[in-house]
Amino acid sequence: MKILYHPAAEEIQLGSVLYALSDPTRLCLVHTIAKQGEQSCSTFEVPIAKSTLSHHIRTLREAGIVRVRIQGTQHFVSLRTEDLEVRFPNLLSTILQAAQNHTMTEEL
Amino acid sequence: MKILYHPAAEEIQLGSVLYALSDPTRLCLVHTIAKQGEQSCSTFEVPIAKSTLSHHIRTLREAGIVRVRIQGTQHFVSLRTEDLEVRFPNLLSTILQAAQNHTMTEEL
DNA sequence: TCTATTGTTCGATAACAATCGAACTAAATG
DNA sequence: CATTTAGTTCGATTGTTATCGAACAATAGA
Repeated sequence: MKILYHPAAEEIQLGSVLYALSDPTRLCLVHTIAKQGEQSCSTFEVPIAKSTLSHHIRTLREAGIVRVRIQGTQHFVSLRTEDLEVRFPNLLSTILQAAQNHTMTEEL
Repeated sequence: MKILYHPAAEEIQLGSVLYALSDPTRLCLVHTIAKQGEQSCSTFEVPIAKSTLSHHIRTLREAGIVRVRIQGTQHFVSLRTEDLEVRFPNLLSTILQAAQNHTMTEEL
């Protein structure tokens, strides 16, 4: 079984987090997870190839934004809310609030 | 005299803001302006060519993060704190707080 | 008017990123 | 064991970006 790399909470870099969330597709994924909780990759409703989705999930994981848990053939993705809160207080919630009010109501 | 494009407050895009701030050089510039207030481009102490600095300032300006005011031969750069606060409450301060505690004390 | 000063723009380069489809891997299930 | 399901990885393509130096533009000052 594959072991997936996750940065430790204290290794999470601000630049990587901001970069990961600057992509509309990834922000949409994060927004969806924030609303609906942990879910497997196959349940995301985004109009992209599965290899591209895999790439985006990986970017989010390596940035420290999501945790990926393997169960059978499925990969369950959840937000690292507490880790991010400790490292960068209010950052995630503030960005999600901003996304809620603007980005998500217009595009994607 | 050149007229510089600035997006209106309500046109500022979250993705563009996050992207602009994900670059370490640009985050450093914004952090400096936040600490020291408006200043001209020539006062930034960053180890890059002036054409590169010009490019970064432009990226920040077009993202809606800074306002550039021309006075003589100098370009004075300031944060669009209020505009950003209205559009994305707490976003800038939260990111700057995160940068203060981590990024800026380690690198650059 | 000549010369600094300040910054932009241009052209080139090198690195990186988003995207896709095809091939692959691993687990569950018939 | 064969098949389906769920994702990853690879190779290719296309586009973007960070960087530099050189040339340019505009203003201020001698």
